[in-house]
Amino acid sequence: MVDSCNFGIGELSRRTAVNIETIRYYERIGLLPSPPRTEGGHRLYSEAHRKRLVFIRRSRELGFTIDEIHNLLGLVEGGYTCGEVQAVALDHLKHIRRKITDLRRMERTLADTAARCAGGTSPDCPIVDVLSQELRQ
Amino acid sequence: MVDSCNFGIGELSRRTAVNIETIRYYERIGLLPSPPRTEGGHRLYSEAHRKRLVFIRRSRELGFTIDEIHNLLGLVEGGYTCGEVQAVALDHLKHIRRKITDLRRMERTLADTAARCAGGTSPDCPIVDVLSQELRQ
DNA sequence: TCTTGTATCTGTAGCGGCTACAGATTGCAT
DNA sequence: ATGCAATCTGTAGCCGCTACAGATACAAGA
Repeated sequence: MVDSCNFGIGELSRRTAVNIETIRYYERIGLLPSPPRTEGGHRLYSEAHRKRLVFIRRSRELGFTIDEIHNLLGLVEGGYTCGEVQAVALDHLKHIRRKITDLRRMERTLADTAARCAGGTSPDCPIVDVLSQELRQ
Repeated sequence: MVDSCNFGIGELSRRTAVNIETIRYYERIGLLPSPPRTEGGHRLYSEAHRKRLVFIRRSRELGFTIDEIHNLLGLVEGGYTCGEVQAVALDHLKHIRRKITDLRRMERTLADTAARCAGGTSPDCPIVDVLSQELRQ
């Protein structure tokens, strides 16, 4: 990762679609390694950095937390097995599915209730009723 | 809301299943009105406070943001029409549906990819491949 | 070489929606 | 009077960024 560091943070940002501030943030929290610098102190990145950042971005797009990405990168760096990676992914999948379940419950309640609204200028509203309800006392 | 303020914050917390710290937080941000106090400075709540807090908790359970709840409470306090409330709810519904769509896309990608994993001790992993990919260049 | 304009630097604070302390005070029962 | 629980205020932390301010560095043109 030392050789052929030949572009700056702006270029890296453009080529990965990751915000400059976010790149520096990832470095600060140890997700992206500190790159070499110019004499003046500007960061210089290589292809390897770019690839790692793309990995991070893709993982974020798939909803992995920073901690999970840390794990994944650790595995990828240090000779992983498919089983190990799969375990992280399946665990994350559980989280996602729980969130979907929660959101779908919200959606159903809201959609059903809003459908019962007369709308317009009526001074009564089923939605207000639902929000005022305490469900399980 | 001044009369018959006859229970403390612990009691309110128990009766609404809202954390004590959260109750004070809601007061601080102006979601729950500042209640009267004892001589020593302890908060004293009434039925009206409890109802309002239940409304807030229900709204949070349905995913409304604090800002949206502010709006809803404003409407409810000041003579709402069904149409106004419905508008807030339908807008929120859109947000929820967008989140569900996003999560489902994550779920599908992850589930599909994990299904292609050989698992075990194989040193190759389709998940790593997917995470390394830049989708739309 | 000098200047201009952009890029980058560090450090800090803010977002939302809480949660978790520390350290002081109050309330109530014995 | 005493002991202990409840409550008080104020501040800092969580996540994953984002947005400044104010100081430098760099690259291109005159």
